[in-house]
Amino acid sequence: MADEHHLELLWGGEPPSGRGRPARTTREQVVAAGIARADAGGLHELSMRQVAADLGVGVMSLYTQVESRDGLVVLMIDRAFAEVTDTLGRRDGEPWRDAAARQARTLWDLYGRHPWILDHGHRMPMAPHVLALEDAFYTPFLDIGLPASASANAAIALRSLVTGLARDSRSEQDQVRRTGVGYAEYWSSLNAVFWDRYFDEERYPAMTRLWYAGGFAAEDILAGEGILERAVAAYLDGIAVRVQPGGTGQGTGGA
Amino acid sequence: MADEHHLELLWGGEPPSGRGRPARTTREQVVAAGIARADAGGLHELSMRQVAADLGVGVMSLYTQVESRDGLVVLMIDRAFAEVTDTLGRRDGEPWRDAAARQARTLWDLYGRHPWILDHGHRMPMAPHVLALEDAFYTPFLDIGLPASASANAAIALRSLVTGLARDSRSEQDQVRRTGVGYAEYWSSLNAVFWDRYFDEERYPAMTRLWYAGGFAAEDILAGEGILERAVAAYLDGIAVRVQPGGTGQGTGGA
DNA sequence: GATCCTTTCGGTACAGCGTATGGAAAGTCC
DNA sequence: GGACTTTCCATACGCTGTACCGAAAGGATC
Repeated sequence: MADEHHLELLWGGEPPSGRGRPARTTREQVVAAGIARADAGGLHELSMRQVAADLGVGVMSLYTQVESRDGLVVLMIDRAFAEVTDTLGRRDGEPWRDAAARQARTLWDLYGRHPWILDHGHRMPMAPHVLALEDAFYTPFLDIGLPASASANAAIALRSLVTGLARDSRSEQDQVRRTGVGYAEYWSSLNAVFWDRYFDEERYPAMTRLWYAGGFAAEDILAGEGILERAVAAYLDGIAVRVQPGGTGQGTGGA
Repeated sequence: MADEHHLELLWGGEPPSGRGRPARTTREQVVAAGIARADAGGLHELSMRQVAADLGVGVMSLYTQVESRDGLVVLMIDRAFAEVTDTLGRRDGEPWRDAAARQARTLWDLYGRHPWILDHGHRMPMAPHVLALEDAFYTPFLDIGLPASASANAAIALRSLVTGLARDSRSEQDQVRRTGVGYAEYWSSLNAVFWDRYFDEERYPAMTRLWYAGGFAAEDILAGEGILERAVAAYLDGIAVRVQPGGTGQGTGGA
């Protein structure tokens, strides 16, 4: 009923069995080739034919390793998340806020290295290393004694905040990278033509105020990473307010 | 250099000129048909041939109205955002936090009605009614005297938070709707099979704690809208902390 | 009314996609 | 040396977006 999650593919670790014609290619190689393609040109330039060509292999041979294109993408995501699995855990003596902020930053950087993850249409797959990251995100909030459902909510929201911000900012950098135009150049020229050809200052008063106050300067918004740190800090402040007044821990309830 | 933004399509209001063979179809009709298709089956079931068939029109005739499939999607997004343009503005006497929270909730509901917006690969288009929403999001933060770049950051982060949360939660509801299985049923069966076939409690200690504490009960996480309100409230608390201590307004600087 | 001009219509065609099918090939095991 | 098992991959099918271009349908002009 629900095997669009590729659970067997992700979790079933069947050994190769030894018999029969040996495969010219391992699953890891296929996944790595897919990641290379996606890193270079985004998810929509990842075609089975291209990956097969990169590996010097027939197209249909890939399907002995990955079951479908969607399955390949899911495996690629798992592989990408594996890059950070070991660095996520909360360290000895690390304050919970530092841990949460560091994890957020780690995820942000991961999206920076593999922006195509953000183009994945569905929810993040239930993959081993994706779960590892989610588990790490829950930890700081559980440790400060937030109730279970509040911890879950807080962690999910933090993750969504990072993901949403990454989508908003990275996608433009992608566009820049594809067209080869420099970021400042691209941004200013686009804004210039847009601003004095179409923009109606009376229709968008807030943006107009921001524009003249310099709030849209490229280095303030997307180019710098400041937006992530600021947003995460604000969100964690909100969580801190919620946990401090009640004491150190207000009855987690649960193992 | 940059006409993948469809600026002409979105902002250029050329009148139909009168002469020549009259069109059998208006742009609004095409966009409406596209929205109907996408509402029913998601963006990946939106094909030009389908839309044309729905309108009883040849496929290529659509291209006199929309320039490309991507242009159609962009117009559909603009049209969807137009649904809420009039309800966004801050009301008389409305506290800034209420305004921001209401706007966030409005966007959330919009995503609920048209989940396919979240499947759009690129950044939100520079469309009239999308800008209207962005403008509204900036307003509360500007009004409390946050500096220009901080206002921009805060509004973008709030928007990204809503978008990220919507993507995380809605996509699963989508899946449920497509397969026709009830939500609770689907979730519990998936979790049951996953939990006791693959899950390793030692590998994911935080999730294990949450699981046994009931933090993953469906009604607490995705099904309820509580997660949005909680996350937005926490984030706005963080912003409030940031503006209160400095006084009522700490020198916006700008028009 | 006939002609020209402008615009839209839409059939055909093409390149690309994911992948089902199934015979050939290449190993291990008895 | 069969028998068996597994992989390889050429071919084919249906689907996609859309370039091309002659045909059609209206207004404008004579």
